[in-house]
Amino acid sequence: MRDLKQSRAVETRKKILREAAQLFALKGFHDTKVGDLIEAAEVTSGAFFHHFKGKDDLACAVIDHYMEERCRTLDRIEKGLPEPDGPDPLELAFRRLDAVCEMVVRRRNRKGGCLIGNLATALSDTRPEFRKRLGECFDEMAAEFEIHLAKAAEERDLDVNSREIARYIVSMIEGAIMLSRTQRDIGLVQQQFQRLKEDIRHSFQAEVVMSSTRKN
Amino acid sequence: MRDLKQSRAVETRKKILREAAQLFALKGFHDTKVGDLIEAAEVTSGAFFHHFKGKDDLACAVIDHYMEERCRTLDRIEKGLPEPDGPDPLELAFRRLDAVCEMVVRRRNRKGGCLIGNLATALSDTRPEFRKRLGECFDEMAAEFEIHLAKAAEERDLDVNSREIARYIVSMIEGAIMLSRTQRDIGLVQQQFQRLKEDIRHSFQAEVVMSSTRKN
DNA sequence: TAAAACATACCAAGTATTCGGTTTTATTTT
DNA sequence: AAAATAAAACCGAATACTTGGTATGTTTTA
Repeated sequence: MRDLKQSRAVETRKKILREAAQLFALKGFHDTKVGDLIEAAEVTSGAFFHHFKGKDDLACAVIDHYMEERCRTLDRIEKGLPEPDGPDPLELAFRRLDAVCEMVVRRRNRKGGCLIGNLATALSDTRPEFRKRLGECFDEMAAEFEIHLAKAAEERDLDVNSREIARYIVSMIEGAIMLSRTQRDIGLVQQQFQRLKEDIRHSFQAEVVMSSTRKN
Repeated sequence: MRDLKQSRAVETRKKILREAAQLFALKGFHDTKVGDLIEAAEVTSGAFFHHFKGKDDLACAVIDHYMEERCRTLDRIEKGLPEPDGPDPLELAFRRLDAVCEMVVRRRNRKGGCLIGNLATALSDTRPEFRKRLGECFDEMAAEFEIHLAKAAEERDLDVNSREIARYIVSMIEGAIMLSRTQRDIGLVQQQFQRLKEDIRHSFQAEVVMSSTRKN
């Protein structure tokens, strides 16, 4: 019962959070007006301000809610992905990246970019509280890769900076999303993620004979 | 005379453009109010609306002005950089990236991110006119690398997609700037640009014995 | 001396938020 | 079970403030 029918309050709150995430991802923080939200979530301003102190408070809640949801979504997508070839932890990192790719591609049907990325560009240099939290979000994202990368490095007894590479991946994700929006070409994300994987694979190879494709 | 003392109109217009670029880079489009601009540029609203039809018109002008200025700045910085080791065009691409890095680092003293990146995240999915123009901006940036990359590929008779790699670079630049803002760590940009160069160098190497650093 | 550049006062629309009251839901009492 | 009570959820008009833009008059420049 509790699962089938949520209490009214929870439903309303969640609906606001969902619509807010959508709008923030689409139009960013400052261009998303409370009125837009109220309309999109089909609630009254009274209901809105009953659940949230204001726009800032909402944004905080949206970030938390999004990061949880994101994790669940990625895990779910990952499960549907083909099993990795071997036991190499590097493949697990790539699997995660594939999942991110899939998530981004799916979302693009509804337009909009990365919620965290949008908020980060809009608030990083003017709102310290948000900057801090958003930095943690990026760290969380990076950590998902870092675990696997560190393991891969250890297995290979390689001296690579796993944390740095993990952040490199996150930067690439955010940058690729940004460009794919202006170019209206979601294929760009897939392309660049593929390239990224190759680059990282190389970083984890030591003393190996490489061969690139030659013409003719 | 024309160079030493600009006419009042040109001065005012330029000042508005400068301050607008600064504010857009710092707070983004929607959080930069016309009032803020008027104050920052020390002009009256009359003067402002005499030179620009409105905020949108200003944004267009800012983009144009910024792209020109950016080019000049990069060229200037590049000249101050150490000469490339050899005649390899790949080094010219890296030189450009170093210049971008230097520019980004210098700007960070004044806080703020990439003007184009900020506008892109804020406007790409809601304002088609801007999306188009900003896409061109990214293309311009990529083109600066593509020229050299294409030449490097040709010299090596390599079958690499120079345009794709050029965009890859731009994505990385934008992503790194985004992350460095939330982490308040400009070193992140330098780190990631270095890594990027290594990765690209590798893409342009064929059948070469690679050796990574091993522990012990 | 006309046109461009600027200043000042002003306004209408938009916006976040408040607040007094109403309805729904949960809990306790009878 | 029914009634009473308390608490949470919700409504929406009103409010106080912001914001982009205009209208009109004055100064500067070619």
